[in-house]
Amino acid sequence: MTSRPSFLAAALLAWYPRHSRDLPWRHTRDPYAIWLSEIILQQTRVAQGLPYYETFLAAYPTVQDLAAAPEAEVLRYWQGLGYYSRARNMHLTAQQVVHEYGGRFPSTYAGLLQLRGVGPYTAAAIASFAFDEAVAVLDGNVYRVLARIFGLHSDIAAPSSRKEFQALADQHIPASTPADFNQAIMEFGAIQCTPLKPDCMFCPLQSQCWAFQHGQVALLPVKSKAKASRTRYFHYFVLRHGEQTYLRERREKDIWQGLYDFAMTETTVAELPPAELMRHLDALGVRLDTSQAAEPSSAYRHVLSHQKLEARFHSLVLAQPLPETTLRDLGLRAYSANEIEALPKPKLIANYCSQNA
DNA sequence: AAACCGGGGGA
DNA sequence: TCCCCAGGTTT
Repeated sequence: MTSRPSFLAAALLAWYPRHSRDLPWRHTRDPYAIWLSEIILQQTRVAQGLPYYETFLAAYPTVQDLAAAPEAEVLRYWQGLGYYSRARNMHLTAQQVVHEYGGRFPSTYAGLLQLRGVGPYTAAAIASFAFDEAVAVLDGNVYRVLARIFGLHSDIAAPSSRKEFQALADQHIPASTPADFNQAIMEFGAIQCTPLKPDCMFCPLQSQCWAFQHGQVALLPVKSKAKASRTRYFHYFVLRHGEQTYLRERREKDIWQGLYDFAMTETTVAELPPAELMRHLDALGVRLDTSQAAEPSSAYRHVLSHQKLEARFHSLVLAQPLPETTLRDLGLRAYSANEIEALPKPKLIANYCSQNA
C-alpha cells in the first residue's frame, strides 16, 4: 500500500465500471454471502459457479441455516462442482462461526485466515469486499496481470514467488477503494488480460505494459507444467436386490471423500481378470449360481486434474440380500432409487445412474 | 516444495 | 490435447 497514486490503480478503476459483469455477489456486503461466493469460485469459472451460488443462498439464506444442515445435504447441493473438501470445510466453518463466533464472521484479514477453507486469497477477498480492508487479492488473474504489466518472470506455480507478487499488489492497492481495486484487477484479468489472445489492442495499459512493449505477452506469466496424471481402473459392482441398490460412503483418504458410490475394486491395468472378479464377488457374498450377472458396461472415462479414471460397471441382480457381514465390512447400505437421487455422488456415478435408471 | 483434491470449457 | 479457472490443505 502506498500513498502515491498508482498508475495501475487509476487505469483499472477507470476501466472497471465500463466493463464489469453484473454478478450477484457484487450487490451485497454480507460477509456470509461473500464468503459463500468465494469458496464456490475457488478454481472455478464464474459461469460454472453462478448457479451453485444461487442454489446455496436459496437453500441456506444465513450461516445458521448452513450450519444446521446435514453434511450429506450440503455435499448433494455441491455435487458436480468438484474439490469436495471445499464443501466439507465450508460446512465446518459455518458451524464454527455460529457456535464459536456468535454467528458473525471475523472482520479482519488475520481473523478470516483462521477459518477452515479460507486461505490468503479468500481472506483478502472477504476482508476487502465486506470490510474495506486494504489487502490485495492474489488469484490466477492477478498473477497474470502483474506478470505482464511488470515483466515478472518468476514461476507462478512456485510457492516462493507468491511473496513477490503479493508485495507488488499490496503496493498498488489504494487504501481508499480496496474493494474496487481487487474486483477490478480480477475482472481485468478475466475479460481483457486473458490467458490466450488478450485484447491488447484496446488495452488502457498498453503503453505501460512491459510484456506488450517487449512482445512477450504470450510468454507471461511463466508457469511450470504439472506432472502427468496417472490412470486408475475402477471396477464397480452395482448390486441390486428387489428395488434396492447397495451403495457406500467413501471415507478413505482418496478422491471423493464423503460422496457415495458402489462396492468396487481397483486395478492398475484395464482388465479385471475373471478369477479376480470371481474372488471379489465371493468376498461380497454374492452367489453367482442364483444371481444374474450382466457383462460389464463399456468404459466410462472420467478425467480429474491429476488422475484419469476408467470405470466399468458390473450390474448384478441378487437373488437374496447381501449378508450383514458384507454390509458391515464394506460400509454398504441398501437404498431406493429416490434415496440414491438424494445422495451426494461423484459426477461419474451420477452419470452412470442417470443412464441406467 | 511438492502432492493432492473435480469438473468444465475453450482453442 | 492442453491449459486454465475468484485456491486450500496436507505431507
